[in-house]
Amino acid sequence: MTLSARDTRRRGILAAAARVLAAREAVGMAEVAAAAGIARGTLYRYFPSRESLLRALEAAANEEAGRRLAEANLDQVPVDEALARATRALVAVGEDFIVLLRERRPPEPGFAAPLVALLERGREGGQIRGDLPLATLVESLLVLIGACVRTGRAAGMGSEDMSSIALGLFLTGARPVAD
Amino acid sequence: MTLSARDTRRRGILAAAARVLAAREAVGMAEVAAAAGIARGTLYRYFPSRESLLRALEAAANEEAGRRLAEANLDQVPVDEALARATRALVAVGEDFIVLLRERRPPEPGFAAPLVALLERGREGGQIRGDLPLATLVESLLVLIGACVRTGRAAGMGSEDMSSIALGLFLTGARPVAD
Amino acid sequence: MTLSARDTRRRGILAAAARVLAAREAVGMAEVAAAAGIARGTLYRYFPSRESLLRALEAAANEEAGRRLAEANLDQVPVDEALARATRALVAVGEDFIVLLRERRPPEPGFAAPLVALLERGREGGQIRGDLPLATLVESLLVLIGACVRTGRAAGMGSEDMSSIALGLFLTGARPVAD
Amino acid sequence: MTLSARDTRRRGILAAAARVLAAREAVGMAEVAAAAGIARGTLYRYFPSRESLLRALEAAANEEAGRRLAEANLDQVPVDEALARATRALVAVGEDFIVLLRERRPPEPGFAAPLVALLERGREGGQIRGDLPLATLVESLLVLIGACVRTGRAAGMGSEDMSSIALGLFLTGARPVAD
DNA sequence: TATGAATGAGGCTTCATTCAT
DNA sequence: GATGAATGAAGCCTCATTCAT
Repeated sequence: MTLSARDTRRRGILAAAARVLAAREAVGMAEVAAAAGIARGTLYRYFPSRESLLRALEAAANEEAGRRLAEANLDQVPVDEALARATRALVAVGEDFIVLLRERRPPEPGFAAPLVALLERGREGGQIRGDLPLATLVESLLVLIGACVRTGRAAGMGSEDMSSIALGLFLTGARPVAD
Repeated sequence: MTLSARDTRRRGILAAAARVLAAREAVGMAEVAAAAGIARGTLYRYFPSRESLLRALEAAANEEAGRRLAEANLDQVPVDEALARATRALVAVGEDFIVLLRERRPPEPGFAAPLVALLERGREGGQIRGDLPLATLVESLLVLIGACVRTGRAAGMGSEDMSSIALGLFLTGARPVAD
Repeated sequence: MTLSARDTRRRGILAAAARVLAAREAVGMAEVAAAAGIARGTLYRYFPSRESLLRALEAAANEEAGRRLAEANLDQVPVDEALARATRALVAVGEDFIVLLRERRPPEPGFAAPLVALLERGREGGQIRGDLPLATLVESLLVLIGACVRTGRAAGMGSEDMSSIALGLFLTGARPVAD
Repeated sequence: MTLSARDTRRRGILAAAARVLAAREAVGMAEVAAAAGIARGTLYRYFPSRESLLRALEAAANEEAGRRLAEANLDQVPVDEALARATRALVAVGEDFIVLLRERRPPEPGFAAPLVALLERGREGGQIRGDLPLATLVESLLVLIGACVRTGRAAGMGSEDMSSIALGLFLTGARPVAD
């Protein structure tokens, strides 16, 4: 169950890739390699193509989010609590999530399906507006999380704050909370 | 006051460019030219570089939004009405806006400043939550509009609906409206 | 025997072309047209290709030099006098000659043959060194004329001076003249 | 003090580039790469732009000529001997010199300044005609060397012969040597 | 006929990928 | 296994040439 040195390095590369790709798009393999502190050729020993690097990034994000969502038993807790857990899970994925949001392309990344199911349940249960297309709701939650992570990170905010703000904006919007 | 044939074509090219660039990023000049029904060389007669094409797209979006926002006298109507007008203005910009949202780079496109001012006024007047960073609010409104335009367009929705949904999500979130 | 308006304009274009091509190489058809004060399309009405423009320039230079050389009866005067006449002829061609010198490519332009014959006659008659390759002699005379035209023109020198300097350098070199 | 493999190859590329550029102008990077026996992309590893290749060629020629001229102590030997040394230095630069002569552009390549100084000294000392513009003298020497290298090379001549012929033509011209 | 727009082949350059050390 | 060089496909751009007005 311990990680090999290779796996450790692989994770380091993915983290470096997420870091540079989150900041700017159009980042070449050379820059990814430089950010990871290795040579270009070595990068290809770990990820035989750019495509495979992006897929690994997606897989890592999915795995991370999936693990957290699975641990969270989304479908066994009330919708509001499940939404909070899902949001925290996606925020926790951090930079990988920012990259995924930009590089998204069909087929939809794995985190979409549980969200669709969850929001549908919310609509049926009356916790979520039923007059909006489901796709719009999902998309809105995702981009709000992205917006909060990006601006929150720039403001030195912590994960808990980002999650809470994102969920609050999604559920009740920017109106002041009636107390 | 009539448009020259050149201007007409120029607009057609910009529209075609917005269309393909909104759908996918990493679109080459060849594909833009093909989408506009012209040869690659011709595209360069109108926009001497890729950079200039993107800047023209930004300028067109800014002009369109700016014109509408100016007509709307944002700072002379109540915050809620002003937000509605601003949202409609950005939705009306349509595909150009989607492209801008993705290609955004410093300095911020021109539509940012009026929004910042408007939201700040909203915070001071108590119509907008004061406990969130202003940047997060602006970013949230922008990405929500983007999300509604993208998904709404795919669902065959009209501009008025998109605007109203985006504004509703931004202001009061995805909770069902208490009647 | 009068020139048509078309021929007049044709000559103007050639003169403009020689002017810009003498100053810099790598001049495009657009710049030639601009220098001639006409549109690009019009330039192609007179010279259907860049190649044909260059050939016309060569032909004009050849014609000009050839006419003068023919009038001069090179092979019926002493070698020294013939060399002087030939030099004056090439200098008189002026900017066209500079262009030809640069754009030269096989087959040799028409002014080469008479010069070869003349210098050969000079070698046989003892007026020209017999210990140098003929090609070197021809080339030297040509490039000396070019050098004198270029630098002389920059110094505001007249044709007679350029010719005399070029011929002097070719025949007796840069040593001070023993008086 | 030994050269790295990279430097060796770099020199090979420069030599190949000088070879093809000396023969014809308007040679593309593809042809340069082919002449050097490498792929186009590889050429760009060594010279990141066409401009940098030409500058490297100029630098190589300047370095070669400069080293030889410096070793020759031009200003510490009589003018005639100095001219002979300078001529041999430029001839030794060979094809690079031919290319420089054609691609010359401001600022003047480094070999111009020492020649100007040398010829000026010659004029003051009475070994060089004082009635010609200095620029004409410099230009004449340069183009004569170019002419002798081009035609001499085609005739299978050696460097010593080319140098001696060029210098003889420059100093005493094409008249037979009075013995 | 003169013009300016349209075209597309070709040049320069970058970058993902492969190879030899 | 790690490295840096080599490769070539593809992108951006220019320019000679053709076309429509």
